[in-house]
Amino acid sequence: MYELTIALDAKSKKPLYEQIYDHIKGEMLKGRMRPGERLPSTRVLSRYLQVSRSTVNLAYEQLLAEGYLESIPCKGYYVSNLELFEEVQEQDDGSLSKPEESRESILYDFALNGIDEDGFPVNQWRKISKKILDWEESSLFQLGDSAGEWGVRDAITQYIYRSRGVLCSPNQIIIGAGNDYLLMLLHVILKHNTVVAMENPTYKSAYETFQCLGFSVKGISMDTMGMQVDELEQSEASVAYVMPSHQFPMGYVMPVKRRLQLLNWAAKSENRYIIEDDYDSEFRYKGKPIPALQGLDRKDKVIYLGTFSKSIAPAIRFSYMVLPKSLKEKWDDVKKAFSVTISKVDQRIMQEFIENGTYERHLNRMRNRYRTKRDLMLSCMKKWQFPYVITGEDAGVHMVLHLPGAGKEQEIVERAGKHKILVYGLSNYYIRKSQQNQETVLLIGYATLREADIPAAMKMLGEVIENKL
Amino acid sequence: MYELTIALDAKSKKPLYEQIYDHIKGEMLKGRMRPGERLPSTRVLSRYLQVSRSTVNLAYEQLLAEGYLESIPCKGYYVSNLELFEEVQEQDDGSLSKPEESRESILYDFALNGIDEDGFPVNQWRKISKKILDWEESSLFQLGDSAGEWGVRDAITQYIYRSRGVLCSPNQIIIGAGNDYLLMLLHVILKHNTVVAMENPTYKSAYETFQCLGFSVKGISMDTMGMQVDELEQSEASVAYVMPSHQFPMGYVMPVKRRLQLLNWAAKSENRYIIEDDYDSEFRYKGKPIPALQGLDRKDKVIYLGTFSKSIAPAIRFSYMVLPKSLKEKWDDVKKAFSVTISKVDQRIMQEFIENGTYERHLNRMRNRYRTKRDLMLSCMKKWQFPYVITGEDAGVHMVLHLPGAGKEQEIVERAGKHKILVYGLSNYYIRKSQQNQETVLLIGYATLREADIPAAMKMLGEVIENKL
DNA sequence: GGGTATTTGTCCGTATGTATG
DNA sequence: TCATACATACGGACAAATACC
Repeated sequence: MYELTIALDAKSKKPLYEQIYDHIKGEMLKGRMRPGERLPSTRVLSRYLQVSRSTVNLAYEQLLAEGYLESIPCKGYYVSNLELFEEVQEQDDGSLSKPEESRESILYDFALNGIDEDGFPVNQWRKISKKILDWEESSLFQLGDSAGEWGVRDAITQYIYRSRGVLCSPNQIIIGAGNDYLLMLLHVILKHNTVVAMENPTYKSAYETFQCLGFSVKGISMDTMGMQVDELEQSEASVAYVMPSHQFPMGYVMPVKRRLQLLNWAAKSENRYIIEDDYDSEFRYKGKPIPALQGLDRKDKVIYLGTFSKSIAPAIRFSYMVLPKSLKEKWDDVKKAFSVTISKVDQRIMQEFIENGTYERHLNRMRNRYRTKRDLMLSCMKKWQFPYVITGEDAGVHMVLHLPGAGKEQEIVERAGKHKILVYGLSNYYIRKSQQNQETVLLIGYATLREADIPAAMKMLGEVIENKL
Repeated sequence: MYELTIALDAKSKKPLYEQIYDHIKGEMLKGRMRPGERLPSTRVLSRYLQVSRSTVNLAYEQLLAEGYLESIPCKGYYVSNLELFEEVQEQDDGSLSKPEESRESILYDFALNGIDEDGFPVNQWRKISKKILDWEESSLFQLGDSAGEWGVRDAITQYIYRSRGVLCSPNQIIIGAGNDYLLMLLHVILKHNTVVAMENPTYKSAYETFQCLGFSVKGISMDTMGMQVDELEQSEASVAYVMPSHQFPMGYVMPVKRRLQLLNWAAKSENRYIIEDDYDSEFRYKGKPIPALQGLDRKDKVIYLGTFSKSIAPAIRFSYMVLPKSLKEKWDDVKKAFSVTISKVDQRIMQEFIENGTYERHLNRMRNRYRTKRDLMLSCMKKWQFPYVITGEDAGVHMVLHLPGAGKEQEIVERAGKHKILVYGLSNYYIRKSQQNQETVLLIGYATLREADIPAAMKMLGEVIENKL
């Protein structure tokens, strides 16, 4: 049932039916039409090309006579199965063929940003999805608010208030397909040439996004409480991007004292803002919950970022941003130029997911799952005979492994690679190499590792570190 | 089953159970917990807050005693149904309540960018959607390629080759949630400070997107063949944004001659590019199809933009962009900073939709639907007794109505508004008012109008124009 | 799962322009 | 000049297969 765009020239000496005939034959010889493929019906093609049906008929008849096509009455015309086509397959630079999966056989991957493979709540998702598609009327299919539908924004508002102490109105919420997209919007809202301060080391992907967008980025040193506000004060940065709930990659939780210092910093100038990426706040295994920075803010200074991609599935593109009221006004100025990046169906599914409690139940399940893995990992390490220090193990889905006296980071990572183990060094996450760590520090994630594999994986990792394998 | 984020202070003089009690009571009085809602179980909450279960128990018991809570053994604690809560609903600035639907009773809307209400192929979409969710394994739920999954990109490649003569490899395709998002990416790829030339009048929403992104935009005059290349040559623009298949709002189809002139212009400098927005190319009722500009391009100069949002449903956010090979390389440099904005499920649905021919069948149905409305509209106008000229009626979902001798555009639009008819004047679509049209020109869309309403709507429109109502 | 509307290849009659005798 | 034949292009009618509800 394909349409074929054929540039027909009525004035040409070549008759119309022959132009059609030539074009189709050419396509077949170039391998662009595969054996068995159905051609458009004479009616459809004739209407499309604005010619008579018999003109198309004539072309088809001829191809039929020559054996290029086969006709099945009342069904359609099909491309014949001639071997000839196989040989002429387009091969110019191989760019048309699917790239090979470069899935070399990795044994264990201590990935930092994956999620538990079986973690996706397939059945619930499917159920809600079907319900939405069955019940919802056609209003689903008209473009809605640029910030997202009111319903899902309301659901998110209530959810983040309950679970994170974020206080806002649904009007301050903008949803979008991924944090990077929301940062793009932020770039537009904050206008250009903004200097952003980031913790160093930091989430490299956000750093790259800022860079590509044309922000200028300053790395600020950290202590165990998080970004050092003194250094921040010294820099010309007007926006500070922080992860108070679980800093990536260090795993520090920012204590209330530092949070208040940060808020004070922001309050000192009108155009200062804090971007709070509430990274991995869903997964916390020890210590009392600290409400989000946003909830402490009295001066309308915090831009809050959250996502469902990490807690549900990365392939579900769904993030949200809470704007302070002052920026909300700027958003209203530009919102007409952008439209929401999440389909209405997905918005409705997510709304339902949150409202009927499935989401929180899912979070509880995942938290237990991750906690089990974390505990297992920690107990496995107790068997190690060499000195090590663990930090950042009380939240998120990875921990930080300090290795005083062990070899160089890069060497350990490479040794691990040789044994088909993927493990990640801290160095990669520094913004400027000069500020880099001198220690040997590995980041070991357990999100994607299977529970059953952890003992063996940790044993091997220990041996790799000791270089005893 | 909610999580309650409560900032507990162990050092406070107030006992822990009282802090919990106060917080919950406060929440209820603020109307944030609604009657009948279930509270977290004592076990869950105690684990979450890292306190003993009896502490939570104590707090709950007290609330129970005071009648705020009800307890159902073996089920949980529930918020009591006290009328008191209703009255204290958060009302600060009304910003928490859902905004009223400002759907004043419009009689007829000659909207330009809507789609036929019944046009969405609900059943097919649902069917495919269920199939995907039932069959697909968990790989659906891992983050994929930033440009989109190879499968859809391949399907799109084949589709646009067949139907539009666009020749490319799937590697040149980037999918994204809406044209505006793709323009954002383009802004990153093209680097900053690019001058963009647009047809004048043009698609205002794209204009605003360019502006917000920080492009500087030049409006270039048009004749009936489209953008005037002489004027383009004079401007410093390095990128030309055009809609050759059906210019919005004028409805012109750019003839081959002008297309070649444009390509020549682009070929003259290395950093010149043409953005071809293949607007409304799906809907063409007369005249032979002209392949896309991209297909004529031999110098790697055309960035091709297409979307499914217009042809399927605006709430489905799905657009695609074909990069010339030179820009593809720049994309490879920045792609790590951005992730795809369309969920994998939606990508798979769309792939299936295209591959099994449902999409093209859907297009045929829509085209017939729109054609019927168009013909009806044209025949209705024959009854008009005043002079008028129609242009741009052979494609898209609107036509251009020139009204020599009629009153001022603005007045007609306002008169129509008084009779609850929405009709749109051409003037709104000019970039600079100075270059504006002197004529009285209305744009009348038929996408959202119901067929049965068209005769009455056209009769009224005629009377409004003549000011005889 | 069964009934109906639509789509399909096929067949056929017609119109127009051109070349031939 | 006229008659004939042929190539090209157009569109209606029919029965079977298919899609849709």
